[in-house]
Amino acid sequence: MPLKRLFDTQVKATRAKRERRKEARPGELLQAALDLFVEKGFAATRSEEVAARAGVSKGTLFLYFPSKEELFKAVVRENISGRFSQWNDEFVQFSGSTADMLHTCMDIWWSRVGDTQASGISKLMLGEACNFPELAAFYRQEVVQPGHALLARIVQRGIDSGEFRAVDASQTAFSVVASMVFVMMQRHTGGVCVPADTSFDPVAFLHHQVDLMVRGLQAPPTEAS
Amino acid sequence: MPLKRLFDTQVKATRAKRERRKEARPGELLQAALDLFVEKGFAATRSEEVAARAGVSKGTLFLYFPSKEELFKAVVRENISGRFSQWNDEFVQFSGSTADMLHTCMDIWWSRVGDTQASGISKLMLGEACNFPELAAFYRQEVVQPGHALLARIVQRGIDSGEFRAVDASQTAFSVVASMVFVMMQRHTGGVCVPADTSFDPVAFLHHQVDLMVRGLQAPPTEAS
Amino acid sequence: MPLKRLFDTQVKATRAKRERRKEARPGELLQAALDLFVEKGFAATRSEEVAARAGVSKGTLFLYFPSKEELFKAVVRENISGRFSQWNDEFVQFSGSTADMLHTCMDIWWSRVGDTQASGISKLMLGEACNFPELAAFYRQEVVQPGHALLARIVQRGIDSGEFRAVDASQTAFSVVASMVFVMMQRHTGGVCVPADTSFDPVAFLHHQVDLMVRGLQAPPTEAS
Amino acid sequence: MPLKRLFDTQVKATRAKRERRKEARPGELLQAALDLFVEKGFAATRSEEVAARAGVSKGTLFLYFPSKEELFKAVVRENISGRFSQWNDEFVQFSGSTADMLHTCMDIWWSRVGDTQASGISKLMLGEACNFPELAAFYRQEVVQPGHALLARIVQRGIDSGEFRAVDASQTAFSVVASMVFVMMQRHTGGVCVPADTSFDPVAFLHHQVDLMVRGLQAPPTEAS
DNA sequence: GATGAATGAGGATTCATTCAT
DNA sequence: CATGAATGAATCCTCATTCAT
Repeated sequence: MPLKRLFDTQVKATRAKRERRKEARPGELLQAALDLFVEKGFAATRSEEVAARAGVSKGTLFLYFPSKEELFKAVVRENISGRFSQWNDEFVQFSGSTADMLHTCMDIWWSRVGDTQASGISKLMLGEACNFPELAAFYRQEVVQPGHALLARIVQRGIDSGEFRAVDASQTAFSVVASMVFVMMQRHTGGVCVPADTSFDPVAFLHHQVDLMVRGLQAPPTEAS
Repeated sequence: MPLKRLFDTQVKATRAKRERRKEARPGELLQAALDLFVEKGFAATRSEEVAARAGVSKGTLFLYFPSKEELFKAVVRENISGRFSQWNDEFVQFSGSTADMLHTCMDIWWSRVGDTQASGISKLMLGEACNFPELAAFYRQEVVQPGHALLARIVQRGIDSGEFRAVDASQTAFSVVASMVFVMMQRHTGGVCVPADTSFDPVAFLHHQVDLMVRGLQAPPTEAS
Repeated sequence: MPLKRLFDTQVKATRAKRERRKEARPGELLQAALDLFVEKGFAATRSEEVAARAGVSKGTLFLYFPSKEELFKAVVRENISGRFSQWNDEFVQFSGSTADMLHTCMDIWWSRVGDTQASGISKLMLGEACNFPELAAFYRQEVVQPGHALLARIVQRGIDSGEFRAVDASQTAFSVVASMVFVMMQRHTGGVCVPADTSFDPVAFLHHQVDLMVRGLQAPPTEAS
Repeated sequence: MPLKRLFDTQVKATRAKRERRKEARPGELLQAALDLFVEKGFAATRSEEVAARAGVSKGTLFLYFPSKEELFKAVVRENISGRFSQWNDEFVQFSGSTADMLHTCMDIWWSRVGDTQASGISKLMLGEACNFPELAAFYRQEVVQPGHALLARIVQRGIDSGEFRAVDASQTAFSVVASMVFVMMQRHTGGVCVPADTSFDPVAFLHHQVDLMVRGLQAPPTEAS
């Protein structure tokens, strides 16, 4: 094989590998950034660290994201995509009691969000909302709105079926959200939300909350019966 | 008027203006710091800004608070922890039902903390806890611990009086805290916690929450058995 | 006694006391400054500390000395005054051998300078000479010159009496000075001049030095004897 | 020339300039720091000045040295401690008399340290030791300890060979150090250690000192006994 | 004269961002 | 495209000095 061919081949191979990596780059960077932002917050995460964790150099990071702020936005956007439609479908088909549905809802949330880095993003979002208003708006629309709608729908189902009293479903949905927010905060602040000498089991808490809520919602025993 | 009196008065007058300012300084600085911390977060608030807003120079700030972290601690003490004992006292004397007590508790919290910049401090703390572990520990000890204890005590009172079922008082206290956290977050993130098209009335929410909780806690009717 | 008289008396008494103190002020400040400069060096000594140690307020210090630099100069000038003439006289009358004279010289230096804050001033002077050239010139003239002359005279006495070889008396005087400088440095630097695991006894060192020097200076045994 | 060779060469050429600069940086910075520390002292030298003199920006300095103190340590290592082992080796091989060895020692010290900015560092250290205890400890360990050990070894060699009386080698080593300290002080204080009207030749002084010392150390003639 | 509250220039250090290679 | 050396704006904190009282 002539030298030129060989060289060309090498170059191609090199380029091919590079391009494969190149396409993966943004994703690797976003993942690294996600990890670090969740772990240390926006301000405390250094650009260089993100690059290092993604296995590239500082300069490369800025090749893909024009600034740290844009990187942050990209991280949030990337990780906030709506898994709600899928989620919603699961609930549409649910056939048990609404009380069970709420417990199931918490379990699913915990396994898919709460116990995941995804909860870190939400916590981060809440922390930095003031500094990134457009991002906050985006989050509100993509996460908060559908989430709240889903929960309100569940509560409404309970009302419609006679399991629950006729309460304000939207207001009640916030009760569920509040529990989630509390758990996320607790998890991603090193436990500041709970006294140092008190243990906190998120799953137990979530079910305690649902239990309390369900009892509170259940229609009072009809006198006649 | 005897000469001595006159002399004394003059001395007092002479020192008065200065000292009045000196005594007012810490308060002015704390207020400025509170405003800015709540508005921009701890890390993003520059010491000099705090000084400027209090109408003094950079150096003066450090005359009263040895460091930015100590300033923050002082803000927390001034606005939150300092109020617990007084708060606690009010509840010790409370003579109504525990359900009423919880409603009152929310009202008081709302008027003294939630509807105040003090709630911004708590939100802030949650946002920056990871980056300032020492402050977090301080907050946990000075605010979270006594706050949680106070709420747990109220729940326990309900159990002891037979108003409530025998639940885990500590766990249940978190329900109340979660509501407060939710409200604080909503308030200090420009409303991200609630869908854009949905109105949110914090006071209504808090009472809705207490109402739900109280119903959920109330001992089931004993007659049937 | 009428009030006015009484008051006047008080005022006078107050004034008297004040004036007495006032006259003492510069001295007290200089003493405080001496202590601190010797202990911590020029840069590390804070003006306020000097004032505090002298029992006055920061402002008062600047009433007597226009700046920290001027204070330093005053301290050096104050503490460097020539005790050399007196010293010289003592030696003129000395009747023993020159070897003894050198040993005595060291003893006197040690008790009057080396073991005193006065040595701190010299050490300070050497450290800050570049930053205070005029002061250095003053020191050179008031301390170094007469000191060196005194020592050279002693060596010359030994030569003249035949105790010592005919060496360069001036050069040899530096040998003595070098020992003193070494001791001062060791004493006022926390011992940097000597390995950490080695003990250093200044007096023993000084006499060891003189002993070595004297032996080195002694005229070689005249062959004839 | 094969293509590969050519390509390699280009790559080398491409990186050459950058890397040459990068490799030169620490040296340039150390030189700048040495100059400035010697000229103005440690505390009075601003980091930015060092950078400026080395022709780089403030930030670059901290790219190579994590703090001003570490920079100082590096300067000491580069200019003093780093040279001891080499120095020591030279003496191990020395075959002449110990008297000659001491004279040689002074010559070497003078040419490598005394007549160099390295002596400025030592002088500096003595001036600032109190304020930077950590640096002082470092210097003591890295410079004073090995230096003193080296000198004591030389003296001991003379004793062992019968050239010198049986004196305390450690104590005697200080005699040599004292001479060096004196010379350094004289050199780096604008000459304060010597009267203004007296000339001072460091080399002559050093040899005068060694001469005196050697004579003082030489074993007394044994014939008489 | 004294006081001590207030000042603000100054200095070490960090880190997002740029750009020559 | 990728790199990583270089930059310099930004920020906390200190302390000599001033000046209203």
